[in-house]
Amino acid sequence: MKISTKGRYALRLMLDLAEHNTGEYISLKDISERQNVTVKYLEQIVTSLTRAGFLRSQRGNNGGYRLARHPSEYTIGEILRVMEGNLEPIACLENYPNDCPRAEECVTLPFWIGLSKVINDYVNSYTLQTLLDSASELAGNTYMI
Amino acid sequence: MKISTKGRYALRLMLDLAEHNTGEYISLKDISERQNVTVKYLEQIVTSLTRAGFLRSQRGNNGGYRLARHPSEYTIGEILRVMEGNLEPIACLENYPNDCPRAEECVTLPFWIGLSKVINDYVNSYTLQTLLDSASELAGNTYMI
DNA sequence: TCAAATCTTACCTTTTTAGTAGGATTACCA
DNA sequence: TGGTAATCCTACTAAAAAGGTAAGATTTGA
Repeated sequence: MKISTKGRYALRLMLDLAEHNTGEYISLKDISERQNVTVKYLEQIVTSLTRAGFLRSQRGNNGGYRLARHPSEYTIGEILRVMEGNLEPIACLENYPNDCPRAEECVTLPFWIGLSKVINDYVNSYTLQTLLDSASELAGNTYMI
Repeated sequence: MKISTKGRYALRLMLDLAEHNTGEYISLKDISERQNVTVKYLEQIVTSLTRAGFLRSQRGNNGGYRLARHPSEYTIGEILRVMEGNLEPIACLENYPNDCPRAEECVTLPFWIGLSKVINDYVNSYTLQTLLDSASELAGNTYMI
């Protein structure tokens, strides 16, 4: 019942890009240094995010990545689902409703459906912007003397 | 982000024992036939549940297992946590608060703590009895003509 | 044309998952 | 008192997933 490192790092990468969301392309080298994750591993992660249409990339010298949309237009749920495939707590729910013959009589199925709902509702209720805002509150920068 | 088969089967095993909660000891052979899980695999599962004090066992001929408490006194959360170790969505939270030096400044930590809370609150809000009751409603036995 | 970046494909090691196998021990019961 | 049906205990194993690493091709700005 764990989110993989790819999911966690993807979230940090997206937040990093959101923090530096100037329209410029940010290199993986920069992100790697700030987030302490190797460029090679980040490459795997951005491949998924770019294919999902979440990032724009620029090859060549001074290339890099930037967000395709505004930070408020990404839910944390969709970012995690790109990396994890889905956030269903059991395999039965991955392509529900499916052909399981026990579904009608399955006592535990409604319970698992409910668990899936609280998880997905929660992660869908946060956006990159939400987390950025709570971050600046955390740092208290706004009110520092 | 998946509950293992051990967690899922443990829940079905506990529900099976709750349905046949007459005070008699129920053999794994019976449970195996009803739940379609091998006796050998069930043995592994009951070992954990017995050591956790959730089951009483009786060895020898006509032996088996029964619940140690009333079905209303088991939350689904505690059953799953025995089998899974814990239900934390990321490793950082397994022994939180811990020594992570980034905790203070970690933007994502409060988000993960919130996710852990909705998951654990949900699974703690159901008991074996709750599921049994919804099962009999599902079957509609009470009101059948 | 060089350097710095992305892109692509392949590979590898470790851990976890999902079991299976064999036999020892216990206790009811005829 | 001996057979049988159950739990108990220790080990093993195959497959899949997790968590990366490696090498090099391609692109592009300066």
